[in-house]
Amino acid sequence: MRLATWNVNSIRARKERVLAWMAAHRPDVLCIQEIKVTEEAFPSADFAAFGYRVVVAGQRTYNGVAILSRIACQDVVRRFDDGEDEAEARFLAATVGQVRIVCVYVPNGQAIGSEKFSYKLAWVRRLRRYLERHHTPQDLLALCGDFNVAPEPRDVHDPNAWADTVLFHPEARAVFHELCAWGLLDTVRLHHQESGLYSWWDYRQLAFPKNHGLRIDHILVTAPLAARCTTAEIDRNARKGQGASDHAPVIAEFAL
DNA sequence: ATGGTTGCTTAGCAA
Repeated sequence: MRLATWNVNSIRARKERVLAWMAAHRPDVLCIQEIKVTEEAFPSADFAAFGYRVVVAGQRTYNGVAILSRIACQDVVRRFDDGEDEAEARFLAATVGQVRIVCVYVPNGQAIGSEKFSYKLAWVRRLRRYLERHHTPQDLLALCGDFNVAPEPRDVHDPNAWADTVLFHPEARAVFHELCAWGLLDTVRLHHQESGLYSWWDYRQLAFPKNHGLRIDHILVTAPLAARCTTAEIDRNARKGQGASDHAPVIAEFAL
């Protein structure tokens, strides 16, 4: 099984690029984030014509996530159902074959000390509690998406400069590591140990050509799935050229 | 210290 995740930064702006990328890489499952459309406005027919089913947790203007899969998804869930606010479409879970796929767009947090940063930290804690309620670390489960957190210094081009920002603040890293401590492994780090592997580069200041990036998009898997993970890569080629998303896709393969 | 870019929506917000 080939599984990918990609923050596409608007599916309407990126549709042709996403379709071309899928044609080249043929993922069995592609989780996408920041689709910025409602379910009704998602261009599902274009992906159906391409051989993919689409399930959407949509929202107008902001946020929104979807799972595209070659075989039909089952048991689709769009909410934490934990009694807290669910106004923002950031969570989608579905079963594809033997694997439970969870697609997330973690809040960015905007600025340290802001309400949005508190919301981000709380949201990641809610995600961990969702996993605790519905799954065990023995499940075949993949948690994919834009986590808006670079886990370690080697995941940031200039860790000192980014330490006071929402993407690499100690508190953001701490909730991310608490999430992983439930029983998740970082697929890219199963296969690659070097620094300089990034999945996001700011549109500004020539960040991409200078490789001033951060690794904030992840495919996290439970131990039984990690044992079957044969490769995991970031496709930085997808970030190149005019009309690219500011994120690159992450792709992992599993012997399933 | 500020601004730099992109997308959505239509001047300003979010990232």
